[in-house]
Amino acid sequence: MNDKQVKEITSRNKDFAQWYTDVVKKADLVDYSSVKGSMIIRPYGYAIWENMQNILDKEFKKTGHENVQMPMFIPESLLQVEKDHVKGFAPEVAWVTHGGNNKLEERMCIRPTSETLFCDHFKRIISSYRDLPLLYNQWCTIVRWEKTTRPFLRSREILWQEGHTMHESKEEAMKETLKMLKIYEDFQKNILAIPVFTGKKTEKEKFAGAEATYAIEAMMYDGVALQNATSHYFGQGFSKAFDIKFLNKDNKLENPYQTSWGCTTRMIGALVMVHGDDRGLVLPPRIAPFKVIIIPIGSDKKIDDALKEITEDLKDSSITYKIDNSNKTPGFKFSLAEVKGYPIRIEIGKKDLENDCATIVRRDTLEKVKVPVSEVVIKVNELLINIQNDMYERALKRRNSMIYYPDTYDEMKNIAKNKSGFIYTNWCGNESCENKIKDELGLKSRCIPFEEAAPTGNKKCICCGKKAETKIYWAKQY
RNA sequence: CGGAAAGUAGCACAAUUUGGUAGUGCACUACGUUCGGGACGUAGAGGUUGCAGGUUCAAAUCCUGUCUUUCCGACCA
Repeated sequence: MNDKQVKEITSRNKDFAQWYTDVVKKADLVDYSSVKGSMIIRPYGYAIWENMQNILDKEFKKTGHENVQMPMFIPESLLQVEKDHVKGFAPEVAWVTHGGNNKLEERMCIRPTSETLFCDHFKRIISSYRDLPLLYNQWCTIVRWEKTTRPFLRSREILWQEGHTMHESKEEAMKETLKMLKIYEDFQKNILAIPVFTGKKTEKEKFAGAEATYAIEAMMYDGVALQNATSHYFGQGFSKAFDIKFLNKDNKLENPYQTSWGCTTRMIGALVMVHGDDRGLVLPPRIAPFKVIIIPIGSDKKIDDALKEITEDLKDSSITYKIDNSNKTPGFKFSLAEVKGYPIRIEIGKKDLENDCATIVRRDTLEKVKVPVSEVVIKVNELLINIQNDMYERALKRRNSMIYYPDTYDEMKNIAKNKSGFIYTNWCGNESCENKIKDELGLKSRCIPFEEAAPTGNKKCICCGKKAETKIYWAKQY
């Protein structure tokens, strides 16, 4: 391997944080702005987000949701209606205090999330069980005044999607909460090729104002956890606080049951950190803005003809592609294609064309094959499927190899100190143990998985030794 | 928000120690030759040294403040 190829990207194993920063910049996903924590998502990065949007939005619509657009300002009094909610978010909201030169009567925050706005609206439009369920979603930006910021992983201005729904029964709302979580889970696995754990958050980690929070937990290449999506069950907490009522089938006034769920451009960060390598980004075919990059080597009629034939075939198969026609040398173009993570590269040059062939290279393994020009698209279609599957399998294997199952606290301590990854243990369910593990080991609870959550082995809490209630994942997090 | 480091052309850096009016490589533009793993020639363009004050005859250089970035902690999607 030639060292020149990676001269601008720090090695992943040498300095993972720096590697991440290098990749998001060099792959043209993002640029910094002059405001801390407000990043510029460049066309290539935004195209990934657009694909995410398109795929998820279809799923949301399929399950009956409608898109709306709410205001971005929340009057202070509105934010304060639900006590736990304001307590959770007040420390990190941005305030607008002036309109032009005049001080506002009441300051307003820029939405850190829109529960309060939706509730304020729902109160006015819900009066009967016939108005339910109300299934809304919005794509928007929110602001949370984070202290430390990193592109995609933690910014102050966050591009996301937030679903807000109202239901006439607890069962229906809970079903909705889990249904949306499942959509996120499937999306991560099938589209992003990211293996995830889904489960319930602890009381300590749940959303401010929620009765229960469920999350999608992914492991990055370095073993650190990233929460990739959440779905909350609110019960009647907000609807009571906001006095939202509907007349049920028995002609009785009742507060509706509520959910909210969301995911952000952080998922782009996850893509980078799960699949990327020392050469740059590696995108799973199903989310890549361009599935194929074509690199003509030299130019003559034969090359042009082959190029034309291949691009026509790609179009017929609806495979997105890009042609690198710049006057760079082939080596330069190969490296650039690798930094940008196009799943497949097609090289068209005279050497291969003597045998009527083109060279196809997969980004994930860098394997090269020569195939006849007329069969290029058949091969591409086959490879796209293989790449998608292989990327998931590789990520799954790596993740599973970084999960530890200690029986004693000392063992856990040792793992936390020397290894990175997830730690799966019995837990008593008490916040005191959760706090102790956080303080002493630097690990936070990730989630209580839906499956296999019953305590195993001695059935005692890893931390206090008392009777365990459940199994739980612990990890360092981004 | 604490601790450390950095900001000079799009990028990487030099000139800062010892104040004297900004340079190199890559990238960029035009033309030509090239093209299978980061090409070459010729010509050219690009800077009030992050910003704001201060010291000085003179500031990229010294001082103060501020903003931004990176890394490490604490806090959080």
